[in-house]
Amino acid sequence: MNLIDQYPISLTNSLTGKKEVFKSLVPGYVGMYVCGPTVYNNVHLGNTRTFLTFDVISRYFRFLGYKVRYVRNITDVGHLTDDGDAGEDKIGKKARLEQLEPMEVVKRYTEDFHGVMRLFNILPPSIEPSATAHIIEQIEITKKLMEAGLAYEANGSVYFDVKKYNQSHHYGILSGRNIEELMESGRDLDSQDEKREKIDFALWKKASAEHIMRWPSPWGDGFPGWHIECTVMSTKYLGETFDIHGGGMDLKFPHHECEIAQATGANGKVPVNYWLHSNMLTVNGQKMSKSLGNSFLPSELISGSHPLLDKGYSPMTTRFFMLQSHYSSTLDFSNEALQASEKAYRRLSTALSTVKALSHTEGKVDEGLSKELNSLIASCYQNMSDDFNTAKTLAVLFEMSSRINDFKSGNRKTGEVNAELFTAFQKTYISFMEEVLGLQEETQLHNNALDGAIKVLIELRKKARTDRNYALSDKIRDDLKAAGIQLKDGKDGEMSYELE
RNA sequence: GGUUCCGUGGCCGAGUGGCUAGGCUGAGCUCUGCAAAAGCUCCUACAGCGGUUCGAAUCCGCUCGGAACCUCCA
Repeated sequence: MNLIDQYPISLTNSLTGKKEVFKSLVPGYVGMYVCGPTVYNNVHLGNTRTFLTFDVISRYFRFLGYKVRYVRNITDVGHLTDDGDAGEDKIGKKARLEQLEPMEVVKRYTEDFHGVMRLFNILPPSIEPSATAHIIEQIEITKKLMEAGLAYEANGSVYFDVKKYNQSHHYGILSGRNIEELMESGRDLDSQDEKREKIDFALWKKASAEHIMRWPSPWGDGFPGWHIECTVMSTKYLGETFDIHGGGMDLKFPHHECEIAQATGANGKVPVNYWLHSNMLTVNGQKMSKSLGNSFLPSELISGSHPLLDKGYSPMTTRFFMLQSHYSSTLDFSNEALQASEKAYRRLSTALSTVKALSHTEGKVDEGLSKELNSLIASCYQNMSDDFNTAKTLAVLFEMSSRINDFKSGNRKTGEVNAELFTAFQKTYISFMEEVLGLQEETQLHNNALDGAIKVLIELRKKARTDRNYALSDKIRDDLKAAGIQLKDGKDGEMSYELE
């Protein structure tokens, strides 16, 4: 039996609000689209959480044996800072402020984004299409929607007719909103507005004279609307209906709602079977966002240079911290929580290097331990298959760490389980840590000269101990500790050290 | 105002009808010359008030408190 059938994945589908058993359109294959960043600024830690979530999800699908096509776009087209006509082109604005070409802005922040992804060990998607490379397709689908009577032109711009769409479909199916309420609440249509209803949204916008990013179209020079790029790129690379669409919770409405309307209107098919939304990273209970001024850049987190931070935290500590909560819950950021994560993660990381070094020797098999290890192995899969519950999976890995430490210290002998089970246990721990959760051992800054010097001191201390000169041996240990080096005496008289 | 979600032990966080995760902190024990590390044990909670049920942190209602979305946002 293969892993896909052995551990069927259930996931919370935002479209139905229920946990459902995942069934892919084509057996063994998964098509997943995730809304990527708008590259006019550095990505912050909150953004990173979303990409981490879908990184782990795609990793787990692959781990079970699915062939995954993971598409994550780059939004580089220069949408407006405001949805109305008053807004300014984000990328154009940044370009003016920094005196750069818009594509220099795009390049700079795309590079920054990729750097952050590498830092947190977030794997690249299979395809990373950019909106500016799909202008023709965006114009084509806009034409198609006009032909279908679901879009109208007004003064060089084209808008999606939500009311019309709602006559034959359900606008609001994803976010649970109803069209009447939407038309009543919110901002009023101002007199300048060309839209028939304020809930209508732009498929194509006419470019004002000073707008830098612009392309020719049947309606004159302009640029595509915010939502259409995702519809175009997901359809192009994954088909008119695909398995999973993901993104941050804050994109659910209106962005994803509009995507559903456009795609359904244009292709006559439900575009997505499962919608997944990852929740927000909060700071003191409030959403981390640029506008609130409570966002940190990953670089500020690592160096500890942000005023809200007591000290710096490593990328893997941060990754671990985020995986300790479920992706569908908000996660509150605090120094205390990060400090706890730092210690906890060190424990896992140490067990990881320990388990790699363990080997099996035959002995008398213990039924109780065998049963426990078998059950721990199965739990890893079961917890990940249960809506990608990384928090529960980590809890299992901690229990496995205790057993690993037992083997290392000799509390339990590896021979208490048979060789096959021992290897499975080893492989499960290593692969869930590294492949599924993407947690790597953090390589300490090993420096050959330093390592050599410490070894010399260790030899001196060994000599002092055999001479029962504990005053000297303790001094060596204490002084090294003060310098940030912790010596650990092993059972067999060997010593190891750890940099703090 | 509308829509939706949340409120778990000293702290962070899983859990969504019975079997009461895990981590961090604190206390104790074992090992150790002493430490560190490790192993074991303990401190055991579900905002409040009602209701449903043999049984509720988990379902329903109300109250209080917090958040997200309704405007760009991961």
